[in-house]
Amino acid sequence: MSDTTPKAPRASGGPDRIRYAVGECSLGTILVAESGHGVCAITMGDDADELLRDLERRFPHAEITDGGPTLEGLAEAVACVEQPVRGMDAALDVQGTPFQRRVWRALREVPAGETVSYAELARRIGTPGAARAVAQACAANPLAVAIPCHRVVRSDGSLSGYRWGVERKRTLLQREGVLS
DNA sequence: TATTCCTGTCCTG
DNA sequence: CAGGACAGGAATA
Repeated sequence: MSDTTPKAPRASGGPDRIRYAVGECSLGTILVAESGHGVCAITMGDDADELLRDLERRFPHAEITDGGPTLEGLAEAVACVEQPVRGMDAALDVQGTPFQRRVWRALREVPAGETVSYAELARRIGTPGAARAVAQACAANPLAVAIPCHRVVRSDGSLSGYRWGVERKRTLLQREGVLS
């Protein structure tokens, strides 16, 4: 472990074995990965190959295999995409810096149908003025729908960006009744 | 309204 | 260890 991971942000102490499953949902292809302690990644994209490559990039030193109990998490994640009001019940294995965890924890407190600005979220976690840092933490969110980073918008109401595409962000918010 | 500066955290060389 | 990049925001003209 002496070598630095080429493109592995915050992978210290990462899980050794990861199982994943790929499925289709109304937003495109979805991938759910699970470690020994819970779901560790939910990503969305256009094709399975892209998602798998993203997963390997995120956990370079993990032994990644497909199939297994991940199928349950996959079904739940898909249901969560189709009806965001329901939320994830599965155990989550969240990895990140203390600051990122604070952001993501506060994000899970945001109910469906509501949005928060980056500034207000920063204020909630006790670091007012760190709106930009909050945005960066949201961008690093590995659990697409379980941690509702799509409910964070600008102070003026614009959608800003989304790691998996602004269009998906807009669609999710529309389903929650936030947008027309 | 458009421009400019400031901010906190993380990644890269 | 230092510099740069950002899914923002507030101040300024």
